[in-house]
Amino acid sequence: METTHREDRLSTTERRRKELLEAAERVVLRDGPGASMNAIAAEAGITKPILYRHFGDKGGLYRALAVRHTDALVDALRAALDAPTDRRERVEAALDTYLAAIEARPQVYRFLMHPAEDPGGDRGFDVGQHAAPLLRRLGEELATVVAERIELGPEGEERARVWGHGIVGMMHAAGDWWLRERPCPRERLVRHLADLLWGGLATAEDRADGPGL
Amino acid sequence: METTHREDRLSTTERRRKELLEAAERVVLRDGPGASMNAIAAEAGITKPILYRHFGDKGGLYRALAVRHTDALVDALRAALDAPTDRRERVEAALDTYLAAIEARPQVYRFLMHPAEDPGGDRGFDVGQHAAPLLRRLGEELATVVAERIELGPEGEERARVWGHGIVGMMHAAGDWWLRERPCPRERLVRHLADLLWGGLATAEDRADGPGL
DNA sequence: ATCCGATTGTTACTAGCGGTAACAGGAATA
DNA sequence: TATTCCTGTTACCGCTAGTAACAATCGGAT
Repeated sequence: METTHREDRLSTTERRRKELLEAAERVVLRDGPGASMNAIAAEAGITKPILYRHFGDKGGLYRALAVRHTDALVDALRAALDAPTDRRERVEAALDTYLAAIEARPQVYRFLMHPAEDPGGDRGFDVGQHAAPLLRRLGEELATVVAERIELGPEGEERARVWGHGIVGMMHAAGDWWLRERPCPRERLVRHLADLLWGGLATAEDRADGPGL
Repeated sequence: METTHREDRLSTTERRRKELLEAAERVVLRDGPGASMNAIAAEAGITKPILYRHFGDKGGLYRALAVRHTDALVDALRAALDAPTDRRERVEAALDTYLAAIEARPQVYRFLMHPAEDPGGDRGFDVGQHAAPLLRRLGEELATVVAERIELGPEGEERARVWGHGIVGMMHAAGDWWLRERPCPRERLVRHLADLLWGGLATAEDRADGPGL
């Protein structure tokens, strides 16, 4: 039958696709971001054109690889933000979730965060929501959560989006720095960041011995 | 005399270096990040090997180009943070300074922020403080300012660095998003970010119509 | 005047990248 | 059996960063 035939074919190509993605992930894990298409093809035991038939271009492979982890991370973050505890605890849980993820797989995280933008710049980029790099997607997700749950008055939508992207950027930059320097355990980083979000900068005292003000 | 001879030589090579940097800046302005060494050499009216004699590799040219703008931006930020006003106003002034800078020259800013990391990864990177990408340098600078001026109790050093990198990341991510979408005038973005730092997330009310909590 | 050394510049090349065209074999369908 | 589709290959293109080797030029020392 045509239907059965088609389904079989689809399933096999999808299985192949999954195998290729797993090979790609292994290479990225080993070589970090900037892993070459040649290396990925070799790891999968095939040659380049097959990769291009499956994913179009390197960006396509990147996107396919990205959605997997991004989806998982976004789910985990949403779960943390849905817990039935007070807001501070939920924020700390979300921060910890993110930091634990990047701590567990720094290579993958670097690959996702610094996707080495295309030199041409005139690419199609037809893929919709998922094409956006992880940071922007996280920012938008957090913005919707904030907008859904918190009353922000007039300009609330706008404020929620600024805050969403701002908080994600804070999380990212602090996590990036922390991963490189490892100056303290994760829980303390989480507490410092939550303190910052809780207005620590506004309420702290001036230093007596410091300059001017 | 030897001395005069040497000084002359230094001054001429330094003048050349400056010319080359200006040509590079023109190309980056025109072509965005990922401008090729060939294009830069052509713009300067010379060929590649000269560029490499002056700057070692592309990273060296990037660094040389980066310190100029970074120094200027850091100076402007320090000036904003040194104003004799209250803390909130100084923070808003700093945010506005940064956002005005990236608004005025988005191409340069993109080049500085997303330096297209070297594929090899095993480079020397002997250059010290200035080699660090702009974001990390800004984070460290802000950390020292915070540590100097604000009393943060025990773990104060650590907390200052976390906050420095976190705030810079927030500024960067929000600015990046804002540059792309332009959802509001700059002053409103500044206010939203300052509100976030002033504990807006902690003090806002839950939404009545929102889910659970 | 002449030679020397350092500096500026060139051409021509390597190795590797992303990406593609053209072709070779195998399995199902008519 | 002949057709068609899919999988896989080799061999290439144009581009990049980076380098080796050679030519020209200019200032100073003999």
